[in-house]
Amino acid sequence: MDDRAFTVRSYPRAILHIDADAFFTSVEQALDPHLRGKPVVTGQERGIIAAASYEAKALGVKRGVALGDARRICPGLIVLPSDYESYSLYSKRMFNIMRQFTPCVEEYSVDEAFLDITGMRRVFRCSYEEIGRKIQKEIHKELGITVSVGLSPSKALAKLCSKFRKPHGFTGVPGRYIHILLQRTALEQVWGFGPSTVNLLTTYGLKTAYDFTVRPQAWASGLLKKPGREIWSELRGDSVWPVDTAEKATYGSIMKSKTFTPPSTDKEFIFARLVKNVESAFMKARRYHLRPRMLGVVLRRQDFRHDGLEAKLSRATSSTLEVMPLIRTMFEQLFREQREYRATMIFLGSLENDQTDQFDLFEDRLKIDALFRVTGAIDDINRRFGKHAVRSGSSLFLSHKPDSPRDLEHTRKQVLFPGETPRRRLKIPRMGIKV
DNA sequence: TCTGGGGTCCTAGGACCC
DNA sequence: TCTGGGGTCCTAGGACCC
Repeated sequence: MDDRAFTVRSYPRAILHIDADAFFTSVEQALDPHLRGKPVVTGQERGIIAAASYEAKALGVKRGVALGDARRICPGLIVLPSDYESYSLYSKRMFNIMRQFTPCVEEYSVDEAFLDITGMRRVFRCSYEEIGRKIQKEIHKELGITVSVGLSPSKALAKLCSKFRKPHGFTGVPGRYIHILLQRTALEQVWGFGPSTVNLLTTYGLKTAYDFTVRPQAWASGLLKKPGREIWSELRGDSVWPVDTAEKATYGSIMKSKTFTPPSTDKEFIFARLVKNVESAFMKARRYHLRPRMLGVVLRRQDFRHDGLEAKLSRATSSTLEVMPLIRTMFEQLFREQREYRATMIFLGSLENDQTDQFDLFEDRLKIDALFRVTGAIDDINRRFGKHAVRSGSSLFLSHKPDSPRDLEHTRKQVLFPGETPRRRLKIPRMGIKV
């Protein structure tokens, strides 16, 4: 048999990007008719605007603005707490509607998806544009929210298209008109070009996405490596980022942080906040059967700088109790009296799967098992009665003393953030098991 | 874009091994 | 003490995304 008989010619792809308009507030307005047509924002719990309805935006209320300021700008403003459960429910329903048209749906974020509808014209006996508009209509009819749709030969282009007309817009740009779209697209609007890349490209005299794509690919590749090479192709309509339908089943890292207002200098208050973050981070890890081998603790200062420490564990663990003495020690190293802090953060990295259970021969297996039973019981109670129904009393760990010197074998590094340089290297005792 | 709360991927360079 | 050449793995940190 001749293999060539099965060779498929590669067609340009037809990619849709579907982006919900002001998603959080649209869901609120869909759920409560009284809110429709009114300036609505969410984010009450944070003190800043997380999302604003188009009515609010029209009055000058933008994302990120402090609530107090927003109320001053717009006296009739309706402020709601974020209701993530409803949003993710609507999100699921939205994706399910899309899947009635094609199984090739990538849930890119809670309010965005990419669809590869290449070849679907025959199935629906209509143009790609009509398919996009049908999906848009169906979502509006079923959920009462509007979406903006972009259609083009690649993900990067489709994403530009969906932003082109908003809200409730449709923009399709076929191959022969790509250059017009690119000429109207500033560098910073390109998906994957952040501030530092835009800065760099500007020094070469580039202003628009078009300017970038008329350079040779080797130039883009040499300057920006793989991302630059790929963006260059995508923008020219040559799809190199496939629509990825795989469900996200795991995490590479888990992070929990919480800002408190006003900022505080109260040591035990701040530590209690940290403990709360640690508990929810580990709860999440356990839910996904993951165990970190690395911990990061960060205190965010009032001036928005951060102090952070990182610790590598001698063994991965999913037990909050087990890790708490180490957390306390790290906190002690970071905390400075009289310094004002505005947030704490815990980072779990080097996550391992629970199945790959490897206990050190010298570890006390029985104690570890006991810890897991305690932790499991706490999770059960929390599941039934709310997230922080049972918490480890942070005062329990106040009396922790560093382990003996022979345990001082793991060097620690400071967690660095962009723009900072190392100031000190620290040694942290490895965690001991104390029940 | 004056600052919320999550995440991911990529690369250079060092460690370590023949 | 200096010199070869090559490979792989891991990590830190940058940059980006919503």
